[in-house]
Amino acid sequence: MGARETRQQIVDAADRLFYESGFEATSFADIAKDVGLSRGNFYYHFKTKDEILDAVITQRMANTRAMLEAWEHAAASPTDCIRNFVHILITNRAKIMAYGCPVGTLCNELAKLDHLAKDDAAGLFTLFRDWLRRQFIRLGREADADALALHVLMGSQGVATLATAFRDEEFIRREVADMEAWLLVQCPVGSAPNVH
Amino acid sequence: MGARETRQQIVDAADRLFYESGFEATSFADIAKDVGLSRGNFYYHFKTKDEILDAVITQRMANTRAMLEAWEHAAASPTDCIRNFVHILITNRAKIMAYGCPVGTLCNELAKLDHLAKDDAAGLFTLFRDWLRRQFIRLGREADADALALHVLMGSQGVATLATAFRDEEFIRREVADMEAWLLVQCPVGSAPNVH
DNA sequence: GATTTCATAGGACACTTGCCCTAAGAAATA
DNA sequence: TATTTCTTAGGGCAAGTGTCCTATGAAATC
Repeated sequence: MGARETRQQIVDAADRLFYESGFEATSFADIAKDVGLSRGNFYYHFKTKDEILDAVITQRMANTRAMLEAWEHAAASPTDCIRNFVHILITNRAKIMAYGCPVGTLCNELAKLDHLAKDDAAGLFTLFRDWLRRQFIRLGREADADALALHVLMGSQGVATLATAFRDEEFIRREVADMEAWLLVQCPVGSAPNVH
Repeated sequence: MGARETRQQIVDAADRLFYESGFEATSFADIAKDVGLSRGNFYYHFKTKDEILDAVITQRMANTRAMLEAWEHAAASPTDCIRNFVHILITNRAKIMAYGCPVGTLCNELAKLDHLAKDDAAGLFTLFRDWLRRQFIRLGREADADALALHVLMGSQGVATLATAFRDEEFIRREVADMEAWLLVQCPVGSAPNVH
């Protein structure tokens, strides 16, 4: 097999394991076993665990960017864009109830470890933040677009954390509906939003 | 020194280290060194790491219960009670920006580890949830008191997670002010709340 | 066909992990 | 004072950690 494919397999496995078991609790051996590699071969691709973490974060950045761009090109309105974002909570409810939000939990863990990459992980949040802000600007909320973006992000994080603790699907649906209602109040349909 | 004092020192140190570094990343040796004990002596007080975790959670439960009861007895109105809760975010902003919410991050970590005690940790959330619900009932919102309680809890978790990622104190203050405004809208001052 | 590069295997490293045992000093009790 | 109980120290365990090395087939290049 080519080096690129093997490397990709490693990153994919690490991505999944870091999410499901946490970064600290996932060992080199766990990833190697998952991919079916010897430790020696593993070392050929990644010298340290931090290198894998960097690769995972880089990949998540690229995937997130692609997803957000796709939404922006596909969705009719900025409101639909934001709705799409909020709906991840329902789409991914099973994984969220089991492992929490991939971004939030990683940031939390790296903050506790005081890991060098903690700001890189927070960059994933920045990606969402900037994208959400852009949607609110398109809706004519230039003045407080960033605050609104953070507010939406905050809601998603709160829902994710409590959903994990209580494993309550009904709660997720209720809060998502709440956020959708809030969204319409922020930018009423008929109130001439300043769409670019 | 008496066994009780030593045990208490261990639990206190573990509590702090679990919060600041995480459960998985904190070793027996870390706690022992912090208290100044040999590993052998340590083993006399706690046989396993899970036993320490149980003790830490039990202590946090007791402390939380005491704090909430004190608030309830001291605060003039249920609205002030809920305000007190929300204000933890500001009071503890430095620690939250560094390590996140003690309850939320522990629940997240234990969920990923699929640890036996994950539901015990979630019990800390239940404590807040029930207490908040009681406040909303006192405010005459029997019908949706639990939903409102979860909503407040959700806000606090969202703020904590983002505050850790962005380390933005201004964001915390803004969202806390937002929650206070929301609180007044839920139960307007002059609207004859059904206080028991 | 010979030679170099690529990809892999597997062993070994120094260290740490949670866990367990025994021995001995301190303190209380008889 | 003698005896028992409480508390501590420290060594040692097997397993696992991240990291590193060398050896060996495969593949590509000359």
